[in-house]
Amino acid sequence: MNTNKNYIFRETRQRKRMMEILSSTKSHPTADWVYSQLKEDFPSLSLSTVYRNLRILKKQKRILELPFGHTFDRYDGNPAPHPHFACQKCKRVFDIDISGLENIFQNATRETNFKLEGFNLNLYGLCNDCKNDHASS
Amino acid sequence: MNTNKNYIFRETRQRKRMMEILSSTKSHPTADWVYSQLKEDFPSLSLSTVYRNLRILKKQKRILELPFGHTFDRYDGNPAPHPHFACQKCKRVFDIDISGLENIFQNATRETNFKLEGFNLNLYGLCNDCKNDHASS
DNA sequence: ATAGGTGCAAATGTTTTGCTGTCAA
DNA sequence: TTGACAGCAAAACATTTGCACCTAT
Repeated sequence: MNTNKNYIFRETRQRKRMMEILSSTKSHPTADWVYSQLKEDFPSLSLSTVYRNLRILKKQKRILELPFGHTFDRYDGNPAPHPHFACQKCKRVFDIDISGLENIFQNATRETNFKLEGFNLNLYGLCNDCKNDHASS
Repeated sequence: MNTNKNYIFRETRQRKRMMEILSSTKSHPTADWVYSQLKEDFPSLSLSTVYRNLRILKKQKRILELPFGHTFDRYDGNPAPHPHFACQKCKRVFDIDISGLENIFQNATRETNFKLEGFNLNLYGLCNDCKNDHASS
């Protein structure tokens, strides 16, 4: 991918459909899942096309990449940084709302003198569905 | 690695030295860096031994794994969860202190009903040294 | 027409696994 | 003595790259 600022992105059929898929789900899909979805419309689709476009959409700030290092990156149709909760049992990832987070960050940056450009905050544990379910595992 | 709870860990020379290395640095090293350090004492050391022991030390809760998905996992000799700041320029990772974070998490778990077991919070931006340095890059 | 994009195959970089011999308890 | 562990090589896994052809603009 070109890193030139004046690079002109094209809206190919694949990329257009891909953005639709990403926007229409809250499931924080993996690259592989996006691939399998997109493959339905483009049978000859290549995985590298998916990765290439994920990077481009991220660069365009149309999507957000969530680094969950333990497994692999996941992507979010919503480009605004926000905290997530990952259930360790069912593996789902939820958007959560933590009020007052901005103030806390402001305090932190004031104390450290760092220039804060973003964050990623991932909580983990057991979700509502799983925390009372002692049946499996 | 055995997942049996009654698994008896041995304190091999390699693992002992590795824990010393991890405890005595604040640099949030990569697996590869640990390998290169440990290799000085064990010339025939294998990378898989490092990974195996990182996983074991993590399982023993003697170290903490920091998932920085964009690059690769990093490890910390301090097992208590705490926020980090990653400088996008010099690539260093700092421990930071954000007061009031616990309260915020308590609010979040009360609202969501999730069972919170941990978190990882990584801020990123420019550190003190880099934010005023427009010379390079 | 041109330059960005696609599909394919091969490469990359990190982490894991199978196996055989070894050493800590 | 015995079973957890070391070292080695190969595999696994997500992701990236080189290249020739294709297509959006």
